[in-house]
Amino acid sequence: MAERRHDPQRRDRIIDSALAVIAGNGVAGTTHRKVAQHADVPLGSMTYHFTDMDELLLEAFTRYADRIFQRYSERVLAAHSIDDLIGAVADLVHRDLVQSPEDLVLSLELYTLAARQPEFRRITHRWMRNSRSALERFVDSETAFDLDALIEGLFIHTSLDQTARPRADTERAVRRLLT
Amino acid sequence: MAERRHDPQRRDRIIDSALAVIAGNGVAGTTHRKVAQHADVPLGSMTYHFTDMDELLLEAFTRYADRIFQRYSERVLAAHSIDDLIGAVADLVHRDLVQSPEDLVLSLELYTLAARQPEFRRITHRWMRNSRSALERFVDSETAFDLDALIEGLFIHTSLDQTARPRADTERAVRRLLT
DNA sequence: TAGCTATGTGTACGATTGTACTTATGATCG
DNA sequence: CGATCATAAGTACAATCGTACACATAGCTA
Repeated sequence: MAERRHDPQRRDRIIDSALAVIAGNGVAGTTHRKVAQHADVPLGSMTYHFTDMDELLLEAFTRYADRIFQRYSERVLAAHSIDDLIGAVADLVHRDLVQSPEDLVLSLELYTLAARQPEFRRITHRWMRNSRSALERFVDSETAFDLDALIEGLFIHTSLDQTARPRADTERAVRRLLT
Repeated sequence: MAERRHDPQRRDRIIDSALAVIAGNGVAGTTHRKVAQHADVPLGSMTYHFTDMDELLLEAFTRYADRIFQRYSERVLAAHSIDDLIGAVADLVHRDLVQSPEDLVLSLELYTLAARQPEFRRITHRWMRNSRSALERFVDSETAFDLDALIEGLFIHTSLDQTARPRADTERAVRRLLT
């Protein structure tokens, strides 16, 4: 038998590896074996730390949503005026999101799961609620919903479209919505 | 051997069955056998009519995108004024899209594939281009991009959120964006 | 320190899958 | 009307998967 390792953060590493494998292969192409290999862990560890594939996916996407929201709220809460907010949104759409295509894949994979399974919808629920309440420091709750939706749509369409969308266009659109 | 059937539209039926199975089980849970069963067709027919699982998915989502765009453009092109357009968009978000949760699942599954595979991105490309050019009957192309993105975001967030979003809010948001 | 428990490791197994392949048959057209 | 070929049907097979399980060992606690 190979050398046994003391590895206290193994569970954490498996979760991060799961996100990496999902980003590369999609949920459909994610297997215990691929995640185990990426985490440099024997197959047996998978069933020890996670009873289910679903449990692994659930924890992975929970971590992902928290991570993305943190970046989101950092940008948004750093603003001190509506003009700042418009710039922050443009940063989100044109800098953060586009720079890492991984995030597009992972977000869409999560939405796809959420559309069919209530457990995952709880993750997106919390995510959306958090995002909106960050925006509500600047606008009323109805407008926060609209703005969050616009950011979502711009993110997806800008990422999928691939043709460089001018940042000024995004700023103009956000400004209009906030009027 | 069972009775042989003359079945000229079998290929078509398989494609529609694929969409039904995807809506119910996701792309990840879609197998040749499930699609064959739904289409009431022997397993052998799958590899005869489609060389690949990918070919089947590609044809299925191509059909789906065309179908959705047709409904979309019917709504949009029936409008004769900006006010009409605002109502048409509200219809899209609050009537068409929410009424069939299937469409949410299928759209997200398609986006998910498009995020990782260029073949599927060609489908979403064409879809978005078509949608925008319908909108360009009423607004300039930059605004068409924004509006299409807003519709997308509202569709996803309204569907996933589940809390009844007032139609008036959507109309107000669209009106702001078109100012 | 003794022993117990949490953690790590290797492997086996039944189920399911995509796909290929053989054979059969009916529609079509010269 | 007969031959040909596109289509239909059934089955086989290797690969891969999730999961279970038996066994080993290190760290903690009493």
